[in-house]
Amino acid sequence: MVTIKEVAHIAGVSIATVSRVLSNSDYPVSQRTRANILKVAGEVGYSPNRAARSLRTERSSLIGVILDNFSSLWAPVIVRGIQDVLHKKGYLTLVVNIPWEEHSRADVVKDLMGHSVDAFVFVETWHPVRERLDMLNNKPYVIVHRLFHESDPHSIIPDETYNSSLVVKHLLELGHEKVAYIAGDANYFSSSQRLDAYLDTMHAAGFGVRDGWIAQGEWCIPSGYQCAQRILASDEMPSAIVAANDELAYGALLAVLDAGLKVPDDIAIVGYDNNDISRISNPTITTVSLPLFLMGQIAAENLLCQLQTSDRDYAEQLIPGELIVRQSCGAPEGVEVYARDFQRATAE
Amino acid sequence: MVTIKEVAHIAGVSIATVSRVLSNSDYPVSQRTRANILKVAGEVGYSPNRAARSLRTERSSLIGVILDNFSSLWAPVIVRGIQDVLHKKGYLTLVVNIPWEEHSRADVVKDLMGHSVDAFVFVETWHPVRERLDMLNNKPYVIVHRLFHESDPHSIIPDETYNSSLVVKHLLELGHEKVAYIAGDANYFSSSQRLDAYLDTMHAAGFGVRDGWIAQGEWCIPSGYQCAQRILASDEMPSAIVAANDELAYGALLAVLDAGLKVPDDIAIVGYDNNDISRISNPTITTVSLPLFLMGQIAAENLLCQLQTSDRDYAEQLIPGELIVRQSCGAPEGVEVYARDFQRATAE
DNA sequence: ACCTTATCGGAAAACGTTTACTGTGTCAAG
DNA sequence: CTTGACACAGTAAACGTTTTCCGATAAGGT
Repeated sequence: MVTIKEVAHIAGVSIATVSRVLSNSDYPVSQRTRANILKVAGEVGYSPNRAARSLRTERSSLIGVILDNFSSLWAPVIVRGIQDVLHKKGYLTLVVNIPWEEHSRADVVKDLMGHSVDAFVFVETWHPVRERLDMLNNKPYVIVHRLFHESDPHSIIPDETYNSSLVVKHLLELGHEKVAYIAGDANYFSSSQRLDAYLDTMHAAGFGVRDGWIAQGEWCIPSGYQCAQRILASDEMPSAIVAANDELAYGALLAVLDAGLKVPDDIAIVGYDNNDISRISNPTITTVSLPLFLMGQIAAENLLCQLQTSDRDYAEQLIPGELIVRQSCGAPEGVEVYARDFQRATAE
Repeated sequence: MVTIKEVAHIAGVSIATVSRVLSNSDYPVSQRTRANILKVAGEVGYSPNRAARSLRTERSSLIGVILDNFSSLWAPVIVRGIQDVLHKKGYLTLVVNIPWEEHSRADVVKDLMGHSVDAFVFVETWHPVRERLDMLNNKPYVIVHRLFHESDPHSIIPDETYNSSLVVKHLLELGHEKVAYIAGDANYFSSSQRLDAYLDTMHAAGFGVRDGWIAQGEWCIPSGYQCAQRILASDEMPSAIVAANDELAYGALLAVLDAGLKVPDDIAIVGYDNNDISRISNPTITTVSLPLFLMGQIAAENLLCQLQTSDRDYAEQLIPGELIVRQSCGAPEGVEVYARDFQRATAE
């Protein structure tokens, strides 16, 4: 590897000058020497030794990204959003996946500190423990998470309330008045947030909600199936079912079809998450897409901001989602071209 | 940050001794001092400065992972496999996603070289260009990829031929003799590999293949739909369709259902990839799962091996997949519990 | 002519490690 | 006893940067 020393030698200047030019400091260097150094550096293919630089400056151009569950559908998208912004600014990311159960969670932060990362991003389904946050000794950090239960000024989270009201309002606009709800796992704060948003929106519109119309589910397809069956068995059949996520919605869809009913003609169904399921099911399911990529980008921007200003006071940010209109509730469809129709259209 | 100096001071020894103990070199250090140093280091929470170490040793404990398309379903799984092995050995990964079109691909390698990564993993859909491989100046590297068209000794790739014959044999065992095939995009080497494997397996079993039974598709659902329609229109109807991937299989499934036929009763369908689609469709689709996590692990092991022995000669490795038996071809199902049945079972 | 100021460049210290080299002291073989 | 070998610990150089401090030159104001 070619060092700064060689560049200095060839250019006939001291290493100090080379450093000043190449790390574009604002130290005054004449145009001539600057141009010459740049030329030489380019010719010999000089690339600064990051370790040495890091040792000296205590900055590494490395950002630690700590994940809870890299296998989830969201995480990789968020990470790409983060990287999209950071790479352009010359930062690289150290992505570490630590399952929630593992004891070594604190060690990971320590490890990353050893690599002297400049900042941290936590992408987690649960709120990062205080203990770990304390180990950061004032380095910038941001938390991107879906299912928080404790507010933190450095958080970037989806606006569950807004999103949930989005789908309910959509149904109301389509003329539905009897809307049932399948809730997610009660342990999750987001479950109650979404449920509350549903209730509030219904009440605000002046519609009541029957007891039999609310079923407590568990985020998965089988649970959606069971919950829908219970709802279908209630005294008064609803005309629409809101599911707390797409898995539940898909389960509900299967139950409704198995009951000999038609979707959306007899019962409309909406989901939440914009999973692949909702895109592929038959009929496709209207849902809410979370702007995960954007959330990653915002997290990164936020971090860059903190890195520049050394101002660590950031307000929690709620990010709104977007309604994805598909076939499952009979509305005229959105811009997206759906697999099934597309096939039929092009197959002619 | 607490440095080696402080540890040495507190333990009452020289920094050399501390270094020897903490970087567990095989230099002789008495049990007493060793234990003492370890104790002190633990108490003060010492964690070595990687930049300094890296500067001195020219090793960084960092592995560069270069991705083609992080958004794909495979990439994150492979990455997790890689990390699973590497993290345990104290390595961290620098994951960089560079879309194929971008001009800065070569820069990425240079960038990572600047961070003095110890080795490279390329996770790519296309073969990494020679040019980039040359920039590695003899650092260990491994290529994990799906769709190669040029052999490389450092490659870890799925055994397309074996996998493809797996599904065909499965159908033959179930008594099918008239088996049609929907191929993937002809640009991909894997398309022809899979197609050839199908043809070979059929011929080896003594069964002929009609012209109308082979359709050239394009990896996506609509294409599967069209291809299946063409196959259904052939003079002699096949009793089974092999699709080159799950998207095509799903498209074919929809076409067959739309034609008023039953799956698997009238026509059996198999896919390839074990996508979410095949798990969720109705009926669920028998397919081949690629051991992506394992491939990542193998890649990492391979790398560790190279790092230790400085032996850079590694043979290309073909990794066999696994048949996932589901509903779409009428066989008794495998161990997996399928969403739909599970719902029915637990819904009682 | 002299002083002040701005502009530019260099010398050298420092960052925290690892490691080659240089002792010590102990112990066994001669 | 001497000699060599061995086990252990310390000294100091080196890795490639950045940056503080200082000096030199030139320009401008009196």
